[in-house]
Amino acid sequence: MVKPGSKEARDACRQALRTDAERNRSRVVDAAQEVFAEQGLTASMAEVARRAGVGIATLYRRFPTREDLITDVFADKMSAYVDAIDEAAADPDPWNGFCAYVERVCAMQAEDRGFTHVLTMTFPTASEFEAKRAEAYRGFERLIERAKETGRLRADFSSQDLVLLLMANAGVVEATGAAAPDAWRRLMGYMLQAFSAVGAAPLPPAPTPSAMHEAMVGVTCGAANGR
Amino acid sequence: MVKPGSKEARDACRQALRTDAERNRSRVVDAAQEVFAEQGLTASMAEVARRAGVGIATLYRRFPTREDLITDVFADKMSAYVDAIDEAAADPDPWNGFCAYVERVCAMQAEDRGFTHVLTMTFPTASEFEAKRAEAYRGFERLIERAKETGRLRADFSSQDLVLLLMANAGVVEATGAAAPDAWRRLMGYMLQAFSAVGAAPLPPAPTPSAMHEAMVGVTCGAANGR
DNA sequence: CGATAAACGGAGTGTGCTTTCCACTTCAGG
DNA sequence: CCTGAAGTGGAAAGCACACTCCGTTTATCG
Repeated sequence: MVKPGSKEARDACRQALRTDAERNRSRVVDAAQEVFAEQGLTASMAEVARRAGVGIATLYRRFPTREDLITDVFADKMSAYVDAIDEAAADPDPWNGFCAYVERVCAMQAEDRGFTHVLTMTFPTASEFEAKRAEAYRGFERLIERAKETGRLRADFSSQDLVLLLMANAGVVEATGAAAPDAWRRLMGYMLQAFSAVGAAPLPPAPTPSAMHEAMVGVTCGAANGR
Repeated sequence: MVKPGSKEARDACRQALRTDAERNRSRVVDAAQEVFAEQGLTASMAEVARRAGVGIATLYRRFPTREDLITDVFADKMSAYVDAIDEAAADPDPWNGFCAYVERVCAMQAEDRGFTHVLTMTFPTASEFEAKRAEAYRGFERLIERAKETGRLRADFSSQDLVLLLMANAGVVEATGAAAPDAWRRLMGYMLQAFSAVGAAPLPPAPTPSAMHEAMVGVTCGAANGR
């Protein structure tokens, strides 16, 4: 059975496209990839079409909404986001693995202005896409568990804290841009030390999962930046 | 002598306004204050005029550029930002004072979506405004100095790290909004613990002051969000 | 009160974006 | 190679915004 929204369904769907249409489609995705990385998710659709060398209608025929385009463009990066969990879990030292994962994810944000915001938003209608996020989330909770068992990760660390860090890092990456391209490392360095059990003191409570989820839903797709 | 851009010069200038003009002017500033707090610095000028109950032309006559309006609206908050230094310096415990200052500033960001971004930008043409930023900056360096002397603040803390925190906090405040209005406290809690000398380990280098300045200049006024 | 400069508001212009529509073009199967 | 369904691109409609122009109103001062 081929469930709707699955990889196979998408491929089958693509196979039905004429070869020229398929070529244009991938040109659009490539162009959008570039444009989103440079300008963020609010880049104009016209700019994407222009860069892809196709008419604006071609873009809209394939991707009726901006969300459709975004979820297609970032499908691969979301997979990498999931895979990074396995790499981290393979590290014999759970604390090392945890740190490596956090660094990897922050680095992905720093590399791509669009992905930066994708990680702090949700796309409720893109089930395949959100499934990846959920999988990464579950994997991250396993990393947390392991790292806490060794006593290196503070006991009051919450999985919500990763989301918080992603949002904070988004702010740094956004504001520093090309002027200070490594500034995010400093933030991350501080945060990882704070996550360590060494010298841990009480903290303000973590936001609840549902509050953070609501926050991520609240960031609308058209205006990833703010507004 | 009355130097241009000084408080007296501004007042003298205002005195020259007709009373009805002066009233409209302050209505505009009040409305902009509200609108910027709610919607951020990219709110439309028309919306400000509408809320102020004045015509769009009246707004533009008084504030030819968005920057003029922003610097006027946030002049008071910038003064508060400067004054918070003195309060912090009055604390007999330098580390307490340092922490209180950081909390105060982060709280100001959380309260006002516009001010959030004002703190991570610069307005090169508004000398009076930038003078306040510079004064706060110098004061903060004194706080750092004192707190380092007691050994409670880590020796490798850089004044650039405050800017970094402001940018990170901007990201959190922006993303969480009303859904998790206290999330920023958790971030700040982590950061303050990381700033403590207790358990301090080496960090990635801090961004240079000039890089951070360039980053702050780079955030253009029209689009505080990104872009 | 009356003259006059200051101030006013809204209509108008220009831009850039999203999204739809449709006349023309191109691929693919027979 | 011919046909028609699939695909195309650009024009056009609709919208939101920044910013300007100008005929009308209003405060102020003699």
